[in-house]
Amino acid sequence: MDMKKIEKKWQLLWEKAKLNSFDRKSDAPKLYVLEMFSYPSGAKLHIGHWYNYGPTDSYARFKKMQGYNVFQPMGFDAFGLPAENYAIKTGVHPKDSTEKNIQTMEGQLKAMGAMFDWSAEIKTCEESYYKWTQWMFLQLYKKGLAYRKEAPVNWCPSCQTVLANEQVVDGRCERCSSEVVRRDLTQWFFRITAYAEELLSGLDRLDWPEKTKNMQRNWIGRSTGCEIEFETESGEKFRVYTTRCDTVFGVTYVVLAPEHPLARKLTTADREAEVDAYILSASKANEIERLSSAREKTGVFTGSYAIHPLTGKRLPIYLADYVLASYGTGAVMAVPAHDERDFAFATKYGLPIEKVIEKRGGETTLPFTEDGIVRGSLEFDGLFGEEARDAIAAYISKKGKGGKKVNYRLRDWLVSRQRYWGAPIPIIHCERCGAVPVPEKDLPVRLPYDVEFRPDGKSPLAKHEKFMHTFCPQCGGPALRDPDTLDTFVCSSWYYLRYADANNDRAPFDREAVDRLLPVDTYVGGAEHACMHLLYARFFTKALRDMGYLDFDEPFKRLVHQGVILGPDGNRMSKSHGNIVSPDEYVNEYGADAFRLYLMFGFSYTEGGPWNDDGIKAIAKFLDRVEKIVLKVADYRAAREAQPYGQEEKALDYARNFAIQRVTKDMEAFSFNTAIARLMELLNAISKYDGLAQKNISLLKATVKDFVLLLAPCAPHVAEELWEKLGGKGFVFEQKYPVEDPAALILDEKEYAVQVNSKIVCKAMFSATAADSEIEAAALALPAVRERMEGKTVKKCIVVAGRLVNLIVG
RNA sequence: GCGGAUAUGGCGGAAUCGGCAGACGCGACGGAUUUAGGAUCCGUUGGGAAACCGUGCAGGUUCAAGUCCUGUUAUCCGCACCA
Repeated sequence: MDMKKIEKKWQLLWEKAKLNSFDRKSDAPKLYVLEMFSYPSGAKLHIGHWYNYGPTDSYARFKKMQGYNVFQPMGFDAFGLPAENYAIKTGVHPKDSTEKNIQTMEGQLKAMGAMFDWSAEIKTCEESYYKWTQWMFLQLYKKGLAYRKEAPVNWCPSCQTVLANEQVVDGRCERCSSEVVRRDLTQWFFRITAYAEELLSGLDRLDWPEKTKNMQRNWIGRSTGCEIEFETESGEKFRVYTTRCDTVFGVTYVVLAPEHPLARKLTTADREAEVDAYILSASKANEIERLSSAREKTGVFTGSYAIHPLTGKRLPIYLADYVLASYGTGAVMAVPAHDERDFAFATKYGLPIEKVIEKRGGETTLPFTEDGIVRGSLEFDGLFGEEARDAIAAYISKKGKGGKKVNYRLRDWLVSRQRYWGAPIPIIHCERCGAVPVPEKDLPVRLPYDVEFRPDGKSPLAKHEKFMHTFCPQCGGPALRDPDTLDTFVCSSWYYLRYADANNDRAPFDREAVDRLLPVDTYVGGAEHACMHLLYARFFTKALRDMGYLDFDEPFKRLVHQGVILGPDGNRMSKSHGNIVSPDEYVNEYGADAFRLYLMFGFSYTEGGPWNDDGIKAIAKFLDRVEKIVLKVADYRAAREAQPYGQEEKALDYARNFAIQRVTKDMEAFSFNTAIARLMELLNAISKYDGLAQKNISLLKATVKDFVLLLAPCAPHVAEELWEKLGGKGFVFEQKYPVEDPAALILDEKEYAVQVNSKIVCKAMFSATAADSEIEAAALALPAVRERMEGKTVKKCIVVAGRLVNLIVG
């Protein structure tokens, strides 16, 4: 088969027949199958793209043949750092390199033969898209979900930009591995924390990998504890957050984060120099140092004291950077006897350690951090764990000193980026009116082309006079634009909605169009997005719902993560390993179908694994066999006379229906490797039957026809060609996916494993309709059983229908 | 440290509810065809001479365990001073 030729041929015919497009007029149930869109940082599709898109397209085609009206769009996540970094290195403008990459990738994606609905294509870097990304920002702003504040941010000195927490890996920049430092900047945030509770509880109802849901749960990090108010001797009030209020009588000092608003205020004159030095050094400490839990705790005494709200005891107030300003209240009560960190700190600085919890039925060695029996705590003595916490929290609350409180580790999402290649933030800063949103009618705020994007610590746009200078929409006075761009994750937080109405120029999408297609039924992409894209997209959906633009709570009903294809050496593919396998040469040599089929067959889809050349040769051989046998059977003259139907025919029909049943199940479950294995079995059965002298031509032809239909989603071009050769009407993808005939799957006899005392002694065929007692009797009559029965009686007999019979004798 | 996952032949990987471990394929071996090689086709292929032994390791439950329970090791992934 000339693969090149037939690929071109069918791709053209499919396009002409609009076979790949969602049918907006159809009454068939919709099915939105979505792959995470491509990031055009490299010039070409890599194996990862293929592995994501190829098998998933087979799933989509399978569903289409099952009668669903499938929508499978594709687009490009085109803004972002890599294009800009590439530009800085080579001088090629990000717009030019991105557009060129997209063009190449579009060609390659089309050559895959996937049924992407290109009429809904989107590119996030185009005005027609980012106009609405900016619109999203304005809606969030209106809703109070976008706000500005000065905050310590992760700053990459090499990329010269702020990074989201998620983009910091081991204290280093995810992209360039430079050490990340902290820096104070005024930045835009999205209030994702407002949805913390719903983002957490919503997970329970999602058909997502458990692992991913758990990662989101941990990331959101709900914790139930207690806030307690302390007052200083000078009358200042501050609160601490604790999950262990049962240890409150063991507090011997309190600690504020160095960034705490009261830090300097509480510092006494004699301590000022030391405290200032400490605050400065803490702000300089880079993430690596701060993150290391093995690092020795440091801190400084402020000179002030707080009053214990329950005992009135005098407690020294320290600053220490083991307390995080951004979590809880930025202050903690220290209980060295029952917290490892406090214990280490107290030991180092010679602070008192007071035991107030005892281990139940055992020796208490400090620090003792498990639940235990409360001691030395007034009327609460004797209470245990949760019971003690409830009682003490109630007491604190009654005294007006705080009470139970839920906290989340999730932080608000920092979306400002001091970079060029992104959607400009649609805000105008006016000296008189402050931050003023750009009126919607003025969108988009265009990203200028002629910009100096080489980094110098400032936003590239800040240096573009024409861009920056504008007028305040409120007072009309001269004003400046916000020089920052939006994190690219903002663009990808709503693209699945835009697909539904990609060419709308009056709104981001039509409510009706979205209602028709959303939510996404099956979403397929890499697991690396668990706590970023997948969380942000959920947040957007919920926020848009609350603004009345949508009517559903979750964007992605079912989520599947494909695994990672490693290099042949078992390492992740990378330039430095020199183990990159390019799809192109294989697609050239074996064809797009063989390449896709190998990806489906050679790996467990969600696991991935090392690439292996031999596997693809085996698949090419399989396709050759398929072609040969299909063409051979197609040439048989249809029989006029009655056809034989005996054991052999029954076996073939069984194989055929068994394959239909199993392939259907496996395709649904993304278990592509076993689906292909079942196809191979059916091919073997067909081939074996074809070798017989006497055969039932009608049955053989019908079986081959079903085979081609089953194969079609996995090898679309080959199947379409064979379908034509078989004389099939229309496209193979207009056919109904075969449905098994249950009658053909009922066998007269089944093979049983016969066990005596749980050891297999032989195998035997028993009637499928036989009662347990009949099987027991038949088993007892077997020579292999009788041999082992001499002088013994059956004590128990276990029959597992269709599988085994186990005789317990003694 | 916390959370999650994985561990099965020479290799990739299969095994519904606990029910014949190793489907399917690769590789290897043998045969047919061929001057030869390649390609193709047909067999055999977990180990062991056998009894038997075999799903990381040690126990346990069960008529029966890759699957359930307890402990343990290794690898991978995520989080990491979150009070």
